[in-house]
Amino acid sequence: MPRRPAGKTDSPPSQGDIYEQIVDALVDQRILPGTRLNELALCGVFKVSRREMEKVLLRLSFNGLVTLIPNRGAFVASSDANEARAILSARKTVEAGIVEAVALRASGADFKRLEQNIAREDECRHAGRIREAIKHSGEFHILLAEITGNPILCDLMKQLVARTSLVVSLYENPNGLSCWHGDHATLLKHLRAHKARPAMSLMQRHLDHLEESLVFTPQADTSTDLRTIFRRGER
Amino acid sequence: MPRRPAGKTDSPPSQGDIYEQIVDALVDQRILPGTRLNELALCGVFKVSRREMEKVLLRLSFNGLVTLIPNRGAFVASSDANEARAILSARKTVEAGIVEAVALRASGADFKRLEQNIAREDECRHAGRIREAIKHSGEFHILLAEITGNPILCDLMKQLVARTSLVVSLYENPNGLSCWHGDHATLLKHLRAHKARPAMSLMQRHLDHLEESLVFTPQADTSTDLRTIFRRGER
DNA sequence: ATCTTATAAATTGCGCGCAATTCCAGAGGA
DNA sequence: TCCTCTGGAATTGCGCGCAATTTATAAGAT
Repeated sequence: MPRRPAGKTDSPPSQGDIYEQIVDALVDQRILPGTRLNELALCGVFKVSRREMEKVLLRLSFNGLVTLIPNRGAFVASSDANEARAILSARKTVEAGIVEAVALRASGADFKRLEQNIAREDECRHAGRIREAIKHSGEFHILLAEITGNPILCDLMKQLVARTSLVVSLYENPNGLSCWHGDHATLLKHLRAHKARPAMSLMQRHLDHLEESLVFTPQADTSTDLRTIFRRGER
Repeated sequence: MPRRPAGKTDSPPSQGDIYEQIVDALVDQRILPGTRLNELALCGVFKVSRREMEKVLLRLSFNGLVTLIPNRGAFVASSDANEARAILSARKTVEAGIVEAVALRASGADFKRLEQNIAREDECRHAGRIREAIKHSGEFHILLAEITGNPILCDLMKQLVARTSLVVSLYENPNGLSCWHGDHATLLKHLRAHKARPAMSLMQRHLDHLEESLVFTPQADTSTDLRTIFRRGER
């Protein structure tokens, strides 16, 4: 009876669902680094027990998205400059390989998916919905990982993209030029032509630009209400 | 046999210590895939509470080293052929990048560490302590990740090496030639000469050989549990 | 003997609630 | 106004122990 797998009812969500919802909130920058994640509040939001929420928070902390401080609770990870650079550096290392694999083995359907993603991102950007555009921009990189057909790389990229989001919201340049708009499209062109080497170096530059656009002078921001972020059934 | 650096002998080990000890046991192949990890037994061994052990098992499962089956407990992950290939494939992708970085940026002290590792492995192998040799062989790859100076890549490689150990103990060819002995030494030579490209392709071949040495025909199963083979009792 | 069925033991999942710690507001003092 | 102290509220850490489920064991049937 309590089985309702695909339903949109507000039945208690599974552990994985909660994890993904929180990750989504992180990549959408609806929760900023340093935000305290009150356990009971989250339990109330997702209608689960403390124990279950604890597991989710543990998983988030294992993946570097949340920092657990003894007796103080869970906080959205706010990386220092070193860690931020390590995240970007890891992406350069991993994504070069991913791009190479995609350039060598991608099919027409894969290109179509990438194309659609780029279209959606442009659409959002032109409509001024920048946050949505950023989200699609991140999904582009996850798409590349998916196209390799390797679920391990896929999970890894989801993690790295999420951490990148946190880093960006911490250190992004307020006068953000975000000038690397066309990179995804250019990359897709190279992939279509199976030009692995140019695609790889473009990805490298792409991430270099992202890193260069950051200014490692932290700014403070803490005000966040969890209940307004996760819009669920009220009262 | 210092299990813990400068610590009280039998003081309750921390979460991370337990995690690493179990991972060590996995890479040493002292625990085989499919083995059931009895929670209370582990609590007794490590002198910790069930709750703490639960966290360790959760972390192991998040990292793909252990499978948690509801109401049945924790089992050392036994990958199927697909997952095994995904692990090796992920390693090819990641380690190519790592090797490139090392070739470009490694110093003399780094080369010394690699050299010592190779020496230790050879020593063990010639002394017939093959298990120890295998362990050092895995550590070589982790060393490479450490030399990049990127802790994220380092953790990732620890995880991938551990999963590889599980895969190897599942699918290794009984007539194991393990013929790729000299690869590490040759790789080091390339790294010393800053020859990134040859080093990368050698690493690729190295992992290809490892994969080819595996036999994915369901042999005498180490899976202690028949139910995981014949999918009965689901739902 | 082998396969079922029944019963007991073992094990896991998890809510409850307390102790320890931290957070916070408000009083008092400089 | 700005610290410092302080007592109570809020929050986290975690042991305890029961209920649900599975596993092991023994008895019975064919």
